[in-house]
Amino acid sequence: MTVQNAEIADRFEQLADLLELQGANPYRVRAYRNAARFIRGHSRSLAEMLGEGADLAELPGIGADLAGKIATLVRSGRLPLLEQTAKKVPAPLVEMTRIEGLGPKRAQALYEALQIRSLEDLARAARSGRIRELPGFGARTEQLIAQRVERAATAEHRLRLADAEQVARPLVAYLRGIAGVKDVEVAGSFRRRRETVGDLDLLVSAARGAKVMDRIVRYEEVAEVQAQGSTRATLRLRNGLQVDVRVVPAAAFGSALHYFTGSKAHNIAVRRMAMARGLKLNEYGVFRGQRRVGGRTEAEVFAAVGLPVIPPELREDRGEIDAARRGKLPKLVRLEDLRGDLHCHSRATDGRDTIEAMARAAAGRGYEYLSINDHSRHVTVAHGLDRKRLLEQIRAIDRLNARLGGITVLKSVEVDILEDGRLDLPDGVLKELDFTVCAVHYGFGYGRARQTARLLRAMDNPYFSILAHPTGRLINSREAYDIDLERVLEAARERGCVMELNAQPDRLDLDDRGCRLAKEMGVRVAISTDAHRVADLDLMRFGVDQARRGWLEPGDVVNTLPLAELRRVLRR
DNA sequence: GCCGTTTTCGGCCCGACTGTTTTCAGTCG
Repeated sequence: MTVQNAEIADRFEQLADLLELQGANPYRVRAYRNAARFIRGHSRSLAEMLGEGADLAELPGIGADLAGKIATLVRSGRLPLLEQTAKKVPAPLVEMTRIEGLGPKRAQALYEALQIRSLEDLARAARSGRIRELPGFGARTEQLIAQRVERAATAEHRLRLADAEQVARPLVAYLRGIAGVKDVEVAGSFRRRRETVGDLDLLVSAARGAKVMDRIVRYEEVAEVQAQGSTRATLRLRNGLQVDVRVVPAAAFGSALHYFTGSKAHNIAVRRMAMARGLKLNEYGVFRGQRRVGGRTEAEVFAAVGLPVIPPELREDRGEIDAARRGKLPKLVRLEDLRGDLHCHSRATDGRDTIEAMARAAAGRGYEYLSINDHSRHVTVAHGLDRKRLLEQIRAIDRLNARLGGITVLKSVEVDILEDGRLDLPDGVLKELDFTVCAVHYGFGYGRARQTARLLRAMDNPYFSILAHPTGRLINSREAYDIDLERVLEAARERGCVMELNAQPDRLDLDDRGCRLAKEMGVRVAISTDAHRVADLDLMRFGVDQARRGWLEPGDVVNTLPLAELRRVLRR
C-alpha cells in the first residue's frame, strides 16, 4: 500500500491543528501547514520519489526533520508525533476549532470552564446562556456560536467553479450598478480558476467605501451580514456561500487585486521579494518608505519586484515565481488555441442532439473538427453501440462529411475498458475509426495494482488513442479510483497514448496536478467537453482553466493541432 | 520547523473587524 501525497498532507495538517491547540510555536505550526500545502499540490508521489532515492529535504518547505517524518510515514504508515500529540489534546477541542470564530484560545476556555466535550454540549451551553458568562465571551459571541454549530452540522461542500459563476455573475452586475463604483473583480480562488471555491472574494474600487458598503449589504441574496466596516464586509448569501467584499481606492486596485487573488503562499513569496528590494507590499500598494511607487495595476506590482505578470492560474507557489524570474513562464494554452473537440456524444446513445447539429454548432464556434464518441455496448443504460451500429454510424458520418462544409466530423467512440483491460469492441471495427477514446465506467473499487494493470493492458491495444477521464473522480461526490498515475503516464508515453482532460465541471479530470505531471513526463493531453448536447460544447473553457493551472501550453494539447497533424498523432 | 543577497541564528506577512473592552485579544484571510 503506497502512502499518497494527500494522506501525508492530511496527517501534517492534523498535527498542525493539534500543535496549535497545544500552544506550540506558531511558526512551527506554520511549517507543518506549509509543507502540507506543498505536498498536496505536488504532482509527483513522494513515496515513489523516496523509492527512487530522492532527498525530500530538497523540496521547498521540507527540511531534514519533515523529510524524516515523511520517510517514516511512507515506510510504516505511522506518524508517531501525531499519535503522541493526539493523546495529549482532547478531540473536542479540535472539533470546536472547526467552528467559525472559535480558535484555540476560546475552544480551550470552553473546554475547561464549561466542560464542553462535543458540539452537542457546545450547542446546549450556548442555548442555556452559560457561555456569555465566561470572560472574553459575551451575549453576541454566544449567539453566533449557537448559529454556527447549527450550520456546521449541515456543512456544505466547496462550490464547484461553474456553480460559483452562477452566483458571482449577478452579484458583480449588482456591484457595478452602485453609484461611485469603478472596478469590480472576483478575486481569490475563483480568479485562479480553482475547480472549487470555498467563498467569493469580491474587490471593488470606489472613492467612498463606507457609502458603497451600505449598498452592498443590501443585495437581495444576502442572508446574514457577518462583518461590516468601511473597507470590508463579510456576507453570507441565502445559498450558504460566504462572500467577502473589499473596497479600495482606484490607485490601489492593482495591488489589492494581486493581494486578494492569492494564493496566500504566492503572496508571501512575492512580499518577500519586495522586502528584499527594500519595498513594502500590501493591499494598498507598493511602497518605498512612505512613498507609494505602484499599485494601480497588477503589472505595476509585479514590475516593482522585477517580475513579468504571472497569470492568476499559476499563482499557487508551485514554482511560478522562480519560472517568472528566469523568464521561463509557460505560454499557457488559451480557448482560442483549440481547433476542435475530441469527445462528444450524439443521440445514438445518451446524447440529446444529432451528429449534424453537434457538427454545425462546433463549426459555429470556429472549430476545424469535432469527433463523435458514443458509448460502446457495455454501457447498456446509454444503449451503447455494438459493432454493427458503430459501422452504421461510421458510414453516416462519411455521408455527412461529404455534404458538410467548413468542419470535419471525426469517427470515434467512447469504448469501455472491460475489467480485464480488453476493449468492449473488436479491433476489426476500431480500426475503421479515426481514433478511439477509452474509458472505465465500472469496477471503480479495484485495488491499485489491479486497476493500474487494467489500464496498462488496455493501452497495449494498438487502437487505444485517448484515455477518457483518467481517474474517474467526480468533484464533491466520487473519489478517484485507485491507480498509479505515474505508471499509467509512463505507459502512455511509451505507447504514444494521450490523456484526456475532461472539461465537465464536475470532472475536470485530469486535474491540474495530473496535467502538470503529464507534461513533465512527456504525455500530451486532449481537452474535451464530453458534450451530451450542443450547449455542452461551451464547457470547454473550464477544461482550459484547469489545463492552465496545470501549466499546459498549446504544444502540450493535441486538439490545438491542425487536422492533418492531429490524425498523425492519434494514429499510433 | 524552515531557511539564507541581513546566511547556521534569529527571523518568519500583516491589516481588518468583532466583541468585549476602555486599549486590546482573538480570529480571519
